[in-house]
Order: sequence, then C-alpha cells, then structure tokens
Amino acid sequence: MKRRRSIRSAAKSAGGNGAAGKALALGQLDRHLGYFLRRLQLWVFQDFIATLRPMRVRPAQYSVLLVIAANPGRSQAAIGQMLDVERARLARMLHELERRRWVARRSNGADARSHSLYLTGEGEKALGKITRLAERHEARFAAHVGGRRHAQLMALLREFG
Amino acid sequence: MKRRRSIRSAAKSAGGNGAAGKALALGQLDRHLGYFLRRLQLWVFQDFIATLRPMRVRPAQYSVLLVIAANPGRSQAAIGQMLDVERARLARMLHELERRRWVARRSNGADARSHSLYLTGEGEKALGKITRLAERHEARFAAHVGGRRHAQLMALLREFG
DNA sequence: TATTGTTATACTCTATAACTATA
DNA sequence: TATAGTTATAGAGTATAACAATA
Repeated sequence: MKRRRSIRSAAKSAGGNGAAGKALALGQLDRHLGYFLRRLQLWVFQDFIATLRPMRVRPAQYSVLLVIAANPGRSQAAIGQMLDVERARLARMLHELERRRWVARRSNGADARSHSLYLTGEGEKALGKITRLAERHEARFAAHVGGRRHAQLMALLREFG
Repeated sequence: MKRRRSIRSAAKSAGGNGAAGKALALGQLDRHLGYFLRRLQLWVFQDFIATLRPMRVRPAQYSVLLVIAANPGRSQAAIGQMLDVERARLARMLHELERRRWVARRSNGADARSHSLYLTGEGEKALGKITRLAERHEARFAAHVGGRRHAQLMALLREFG
C-alpha cells in the first residue's frame, strides 16, 4: 500500500519554512474521535484496495459480493438498504459485476419490478480468491494496530454496529 | 443529520421479494473490522456535515482551519503532510478559504517558493462559531455510541494514532 | 535535481432528481 | 400513490501528471 508516515514522523520532517523542524500541533483535532477514526479508516481502505488490486475489487464491491453470497435471491433494494448504498449507485455497481459475470439478476416472479440477485459459478470462484486476499488484508490490519487493539476495537464496534 | 436505520431495523423492513421479512446476514463482513469502522466513520461525517451546515464547513476544511490555528505561519506542504491532504487538493481548499477571508497566505522571506498560512481575524471569529458547533457534534457522537464506548475508542485510537 | 505551489484530468463515492414499469 | 430499478448530473475526495518558479 501507499506508504504513510506517522503523524509524529511526518511532523518532524515537515520543514521548509521559517519554523522548520518544529512538530506541528494537532490543536483541537486531538479532541475529536472522528479525526482518529477517519485516519484509521483511510489506512484500512488504502491497504484493502492495494491488497485486492490483483482482483480489481473495491471495498464497496466486496461488501456487495459478500452480502449477495450470504443472502442469495434478495432484491437490490434489500442489499442496498443493508449496506446503505444508494440504489442509483448499486444499480451501476451491479452492471459492472454483471459485466464481469460474477453476479446474475433474475426476475422475481412475485414482483415484476424487482430483481433477485445471485452469484454465478464464476462469481463464487472469484469470491474465493477475493476472500483469501481480504484475509491477508485483515491480518495486516491487525498487525498495523496491534492484535490486542484490533480485537478490542472489533468487540467495541461489532457490539455497537 | 440524515436518518439512518440500524442494520437490524433496516433488515427487518427490507422486504419486497420472495424472502421478505427475513433479516439479511452480514456473512463474512462480520469478520472485517474495516466494515464496522467504515459504518461509524460515515455516521460521524454525516453528523458533522449536518451539524456544521450553518457555517458551510466540511470535515477536511475544519481540520485545515484547526491545524493552521494551532500552527500559524507554516507552509502548505507542512499542513498537507500533517493531515495527509494532497498538495493539489490543499491548494484548491485554500483558495476557497482565502475567498471567504478566513485564511491569509503571506510569502515566506526565507523561501520564496512557500507560503506562510495564517487565520485572519474573520477566520478566528468564524472558527469560534465552528468550534461551538463541532463540540455539539462531538457530544452527539458520544451520545450515539455511548459515553463509555466513546471514551474507550478515543483512548484506543489516540494512543495508536 | 528536488521542492513549492498551481492547474488539469480521471475515477470513486455521495446526493439528487427525473423517468419507466410495475404494484 | 408508492416502490424497484435506471439514467443523469453535480459535488467531494483521491490520485496523477505536468508545469513555473525557486532552491
């Protein structure tokens, strides 16, 4: 993934003007949990994208594939609400996943408006490879924050989520 | 902020096809800390943006204003590296902040290439209002996840960050 | 040669609105 | 009237590349 220096090391080498060498202060940012959350979340997405690059899968696509796999036959509306993906965005994502022959849409007998979503055989196979890469990412994530902190965060956020 | 239903309630009402009413499974997503992190981070940004709407300030702008306030006179390069904002993006953000008379750029005597960044008087005044709204957001955040969890997350992530 | 700041392009994600076909 | 899906547009954020001025 793209190399990211820690706040401290970045600040240390951030010279180039009159105040060169003095570490930058976070200021009030230090009181905002959202700031730290955002930084970690960016790290995660960057590592995920880099790790999954061989399969050309983005985080949002990955989550859609997993939820279809776990809930075959459900509608776009159901998947979208579950993951908080706008239906407009999901429609275009599914076109792309259909183009790659990973997802199939079948018409739903009970309601002609809705499509039932399934993984194709090819999609299942691809998801196997994708899952192995995703596990590698998760391991790297745990190593990055420390296994203990990773577990603590998981417990805190999963119980909440 | 924009109303977001919980995973559970969204799943409950996600009907409309043959499997209507059955809650959707997270599948392997349940094993990814990044998924829960992302969901919480989205909540935070949406609440932040909604709370700060009266001042028309986005999270990235807010972080830049705070870091300039805490480190007056530093260069764009220093601020950008500190916050991991691309210099190209920061240049355009600063144009906008300059247009609103919140930030001033002065040339740096020691290095004619770099600009020293400062808040204007108007900028300080605006930041005062912004900070009060941001505190309201942070309180809402703590209420959302629970005060105890908010503190635990802050401790975990700040120590790490 | 490398760095600071700028402009430009392209892609992703988010947020809307408008449209169709069904219900 | 409301819902499922589609198409289109606009605004952010991210990632590059190329450039001028300066170091």
